[in-house]
Amino acid sequence: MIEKLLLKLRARDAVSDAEAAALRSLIGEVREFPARHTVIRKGEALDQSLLLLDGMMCRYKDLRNGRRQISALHVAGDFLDLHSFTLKRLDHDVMSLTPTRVGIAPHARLRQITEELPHLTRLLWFSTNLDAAMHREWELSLGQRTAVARAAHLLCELHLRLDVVGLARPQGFDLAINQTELAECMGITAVHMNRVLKELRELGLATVRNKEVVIHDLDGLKRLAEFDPTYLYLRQQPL
Amino acid sequence: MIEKLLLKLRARDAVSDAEAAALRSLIGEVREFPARHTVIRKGEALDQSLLLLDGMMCRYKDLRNGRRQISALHVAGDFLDLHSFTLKRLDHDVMSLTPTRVGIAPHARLRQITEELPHLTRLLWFSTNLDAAMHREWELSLGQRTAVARAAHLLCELHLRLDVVGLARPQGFDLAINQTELAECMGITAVHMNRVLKELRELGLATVRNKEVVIHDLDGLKRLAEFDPTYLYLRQQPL
DNA sequence: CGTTATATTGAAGTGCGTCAAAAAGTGTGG
DNA sequence: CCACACTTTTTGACGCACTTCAATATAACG
Repeated sequence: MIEKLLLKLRARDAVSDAEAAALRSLIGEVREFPARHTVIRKGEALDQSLLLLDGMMCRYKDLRNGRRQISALHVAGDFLDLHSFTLKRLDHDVMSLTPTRVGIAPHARLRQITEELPHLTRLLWFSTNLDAAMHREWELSLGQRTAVARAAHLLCELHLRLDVVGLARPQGFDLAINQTELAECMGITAVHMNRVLKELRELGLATVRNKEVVIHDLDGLKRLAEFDPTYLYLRQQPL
Repeated sequence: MIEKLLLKLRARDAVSDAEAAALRSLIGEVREFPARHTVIRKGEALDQSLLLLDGMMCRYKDLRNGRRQISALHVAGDFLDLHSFTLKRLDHDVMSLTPTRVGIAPHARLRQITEELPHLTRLLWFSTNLDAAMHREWELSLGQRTAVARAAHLLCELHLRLDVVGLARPQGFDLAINQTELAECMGITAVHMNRVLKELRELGLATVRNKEVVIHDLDGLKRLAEFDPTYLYLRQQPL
């Protein structure tokens, strides 16, 4: 159940058997959600955190004019809101993009971990800091990269993150989200997203299809994106 | 020395005397830096974190074309790189914007805190999560807000954050950074930043001068920015 | 009081947005 | 297996927010 979480953590630091056991016992209930279901609403009081077991989720904020910014994408093995353990409520919504399964981690048990397992505590803390590192890279994308480079960068990031948990192929990965949602990650309109994807295709770099990304030229993508995986803090880069 | 840090933390949660003492003893050396000095370079191994005591710093990433994105601004009372405690090295540079004083917190002592003071550990963890929350709000700004709204939002945020540590006036605050640096926070060029500030002035909302921000109409600024301070996680909103 | 950094303005260019419509894909029930 | 409704993708024409380049004005500073 927590295999993908372990893959993710062990790509960054050692996790002892005792710690793995603690993580296993951390998850109580498992729940399923359909695609496009709001799992956590901004502001509600929380006493548990969610571990994504399967599928893809996102976190987003929106403005009154209806424009929405996705601030993070999450894949299997990611905690969706580990930060809610210290924040108690979220400043954003959390929504499923595909059908998903999540494991529920009660804050009471997390608290126990902070009292008894300092190294594991630091690992969990690390994991929220990793989220922040990805936020920073997205800030760089949103503020300074062109839309095409931004798209290329997101594909590189997802490819690597999915690879860490065993969900990527050398030449691509499954991505069951539509162009509107991709556009909301990149701070552009769906129409422009479509043109950007067309350009990536015509450049011979990648094809983003219905529910799949096919990478034709990974090095070219990385070059266009100026992709530097340092911010993902992997011990040794996979792939 | 850690008074501003205590103000910041106590605006969010209770800090016991014992915890305050632990924080006090956390800071060993104090160092000073001139304006525009790179304090931490991306990638270097770190065994200490820095607490900003005075002045303003920023964290940034840049692209090969020279464009730079500031991903966070820091004021007195902020840890600049508490996240380096779990990350060991940073994915970005840290630079002073004004002359600054920083307190040095060795990771060894932080580690001791995680072994002995779980509540304080959670508070420090919270503090890095607060940074992430600000990153998310900036992602929203960069991706979806117009440049004017983005500027208005930054002014609202700084006004509130400075107020928490006693550095704001009802009608403004000191801000000793130039328009180029402001522009690097907002993902626009310095030329456009200048036009945006002109518009804020002409709208009667705020005047950003040399080293000072004068707020003429805080409510108007907040309305334009759609400023919702929830993401700053204050127990009760000051001001 | 000259020298350098910073702010300001103008004119022209471009990346992305907006509006609108058509094409292609997907799912459901008959 | 088709028919129909709905979602998603694709394309075109036009407009605007922001960029770029370049010059001037103003402030900061030794």
